[in-house]
Amino acid sequence: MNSVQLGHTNQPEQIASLSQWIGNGQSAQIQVDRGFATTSERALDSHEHLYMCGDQHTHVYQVLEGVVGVYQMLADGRRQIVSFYYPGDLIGAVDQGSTSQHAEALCASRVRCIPVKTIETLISSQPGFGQAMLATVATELAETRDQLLSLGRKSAAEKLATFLLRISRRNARENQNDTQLYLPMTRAEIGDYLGLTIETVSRNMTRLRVAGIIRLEGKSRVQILNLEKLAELANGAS
Amino acid sequence: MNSVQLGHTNQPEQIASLSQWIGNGQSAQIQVDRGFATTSERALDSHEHLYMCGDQHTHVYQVLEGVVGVYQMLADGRRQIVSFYYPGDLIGAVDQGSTSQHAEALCASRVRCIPVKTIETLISSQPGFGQAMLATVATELAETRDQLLSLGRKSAAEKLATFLLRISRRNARENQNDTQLYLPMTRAEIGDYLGLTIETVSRNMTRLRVAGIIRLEGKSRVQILNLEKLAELANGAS
DNA sequence: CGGGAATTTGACAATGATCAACAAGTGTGG
DNA sequence: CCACACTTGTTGATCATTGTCAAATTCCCG
Repeated sequence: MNSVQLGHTNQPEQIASLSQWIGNGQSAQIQVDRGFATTSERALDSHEHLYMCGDQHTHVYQVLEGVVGVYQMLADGRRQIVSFYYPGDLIGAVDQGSTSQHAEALCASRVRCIPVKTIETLISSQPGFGQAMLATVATELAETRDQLLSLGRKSAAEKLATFLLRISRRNARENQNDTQLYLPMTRAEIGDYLGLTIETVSRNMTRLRVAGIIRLEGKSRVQILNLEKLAELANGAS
Repeated sequence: MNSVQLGHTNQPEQIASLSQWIGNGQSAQIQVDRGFATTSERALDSHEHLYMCGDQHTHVYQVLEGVVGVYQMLADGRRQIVSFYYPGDLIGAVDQGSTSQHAEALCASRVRCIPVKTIETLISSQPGFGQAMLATVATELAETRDQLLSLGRKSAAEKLATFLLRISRRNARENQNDTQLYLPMTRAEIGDYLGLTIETVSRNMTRLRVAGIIRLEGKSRVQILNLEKLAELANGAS
């Protein structure tokens, strides 16, 4: 099980994953040199911020429970969510100095806080750790590039299908049910992730439901009925 | 001078830059351990591919001359250019296994080819090299996230202004003229970068010209007449 | 069960895409 | 060096997708 590996669309990981060092969320300690560094844990209410734009980058966070969204804003309030982080994911692995993003819990969440100092120590003391970090960031970059393709060139329906498929694949990677999706974020947040309005997200959700591709179970649960068709849609098979 | 540093929008670099190891394009050698590894050079015609989707990731490339575009495609031909690489920039620093992108010279270009083997050696032998790589990738991720905001939430005019401003800032960073921009790529390529059509790019270019913000000098040169106004536009001051 | 927030649905408007024609560069061969 | 062909860019007219505004509905939680 690969708790910190983000969705890499094309190839399996080839380097030992970060979880080898920082664990997968069970322990409150990280192995550093031959000792351990203690990390703290923090609970976040729904919509509580983990950090804000301009904050000093003092910690790296590992999501233990819930979902955290990282976003950027324009002066007039328009918002772009850059990434959703699920349990196991590492937030802020590579930021330097002060951050230009905001990070907000999208539902009640828990994170482990790892001081950047500890990360730096690990990088210089554990030979493979830096490479694992590099691999993690590489994966994050690959995901972000995929998202660029979605935002720049896909229709609303395709964007939504791509989004659902991404969650599904993530579940598969984590050995969870890949047809039963948990979406604790609101429609507005999905919209801010896909560059759409609430209404467009809602309409296309309905369209997928009517087409028999998904079933909506409450507001934050989606069951995929036809994964194949969803994948076709996501990649532009009209 | 910081030849491999990509555009970081917010803070100055804090770690020694990669150019310390791989140079800034003058030398054909890279310092490895106490010796040197030879790198090869490759000339590319306009629109020649450096690599294609599915190719094994054998080299990292440093642009020496020209501009290289990295892009992804959908089955039906829609294209999203993920990044433009100018002289000094490093391409494919973090890809693993086989790439899911294409890289194409947008004008006659020259690149230096560094075997991944050499990169790996550098990472394990030179203490700071891995961190410099991490910083490079972090910068690239930050740029890609900015582009997400553009694609997801900005209007066509704002996207174009943001794009021009990015080139301008890059020039400033490289100690070049920040009001005299060289855009060797076609309108179609700018469109594929911004998620717009040729026509929309052209129309908004005209609009900027009519508003007295830029002057067009031929097809691949733009002079910025009002940098301040351009910056306002880029960030949504209607 | 009730109240408030989130979502869905509908009508209409606007931004950007598409289709089409034209203009301006660019390169080539006579 | 010029003429012609071809590619690239510009401009115009129309259309479609998605955004905006408004109302109704559903969901959730106490």
